[in-house]
Amino acid sequence: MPSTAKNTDQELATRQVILEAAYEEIHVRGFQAASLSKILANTEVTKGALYHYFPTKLALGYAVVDEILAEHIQQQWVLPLLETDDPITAFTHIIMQSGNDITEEDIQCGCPLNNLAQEMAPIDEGFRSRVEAVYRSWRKGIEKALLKGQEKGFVRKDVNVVSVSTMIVASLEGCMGLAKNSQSKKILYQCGQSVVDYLESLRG
Amino acid sequence: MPSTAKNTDQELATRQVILEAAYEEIHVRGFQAASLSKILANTEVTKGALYHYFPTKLALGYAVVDEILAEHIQQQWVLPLLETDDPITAFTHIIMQSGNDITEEDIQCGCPLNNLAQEMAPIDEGFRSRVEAVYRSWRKGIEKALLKGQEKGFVRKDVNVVSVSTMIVASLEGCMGLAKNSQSKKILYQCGQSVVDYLESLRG
DNA sequence: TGACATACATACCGGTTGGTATGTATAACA
DNA sequence: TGTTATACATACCAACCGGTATGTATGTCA
Repeated sequence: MPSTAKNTDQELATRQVILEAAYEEIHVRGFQAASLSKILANTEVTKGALYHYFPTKLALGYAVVDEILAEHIQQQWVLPLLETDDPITAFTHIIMQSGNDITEEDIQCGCPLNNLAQEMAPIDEGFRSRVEAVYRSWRKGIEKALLKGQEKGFVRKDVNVVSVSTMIVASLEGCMGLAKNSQSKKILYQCGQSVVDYLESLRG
Repeated sequence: MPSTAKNTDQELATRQVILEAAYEEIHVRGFQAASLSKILANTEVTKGALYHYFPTKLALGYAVVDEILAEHIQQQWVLPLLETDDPITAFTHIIMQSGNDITEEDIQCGCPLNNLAQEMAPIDEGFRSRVEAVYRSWRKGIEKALLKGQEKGFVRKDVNVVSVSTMIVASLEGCMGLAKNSQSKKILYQCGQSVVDYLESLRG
């Protein structure tokens, strides 16, 4: 990306349009199958503009992870947890809220973070490390919330917060993955309920 | 596939060579990024032979699911469960055995079934339904084993075997997915231990 | 032995891809 | 006002893809 002291609103807006169109195309098709031509066809932007802001397709993909996915996970799954002393109740709320908000299309496309992890981790280290950073901050956020919950007496003291945080993220991603292939909200709810039950079993 | 009354060993062998090379390439690259030329380059087989046995790339992919993945899940994850009255102990053995057998390469490539589910479900119904069939038989196998376990008194009677079976598959796939992106056996074990703990919580 | 189907092998093709070379309109600045 | 950098736009390209057309060696059967 070229950077001058003054980036006007218009310039940043163009970059953002490209980024969000790329995010959506990657969400549906995956990174490798996402075609730059199709991304551009969904916008009013041309290839010249794209390569002005992003040197390669790979750089565009990295920016989607760093700027869109990281932000999304933080906003939806981490910050709400850190605002309370009772992480289990808060987590249950987040899960049920997400279940209400989610559309059939979202289910069909799955979790964009998990999609990129499964597709790109074995073949591109840049993607892998960026996705890993997002996962790590997600897990660290849960750990922090669980620890605070233990201090305040809302979570059992014998719970290993590190293992459990990993397990929670794994089962959420696993749920979304199964629901995606089933194209079924029912499976998502069924599985989400089991995660909620699991969380309840940690209550102190 | 052309079918005559007599398929010689050699003919079936050629088909099998193609199928297994395709499986491996798809395991690493994903289906869409798997190149037929590269698959063939890993064998002594030519494109003529490939298109003799499989009409399209898609048909080859379907055959990988139907003939390799379905068989693998059944052998490794279902049949051992059905040979015992105590599914929780059996499941724990399977998980720990899989953890021992798995190589770093396997971790990097992830679960081939989950890979195809996440990549292809949104864009090809043929893949989706075939993968779904494998998942369904997997879940049904666990359900059956849990029910038997309830009858014999090894599993709590209040356990909803349908929800729990889905949750087990989801967390196993989620574990593998996280470990794949971390490229870390440690994460796999950590997460697998949490699944084992979860299973223990169901004991009657 | 001749006719035919099978089981490949080789050469080639149109379409799509990521990427680039070149042109241009506009704003900043000296 | 002239110069220069930015922010695009357009046209084009080599590489690779899945798929096909054609050729051939071999085994089966009447």
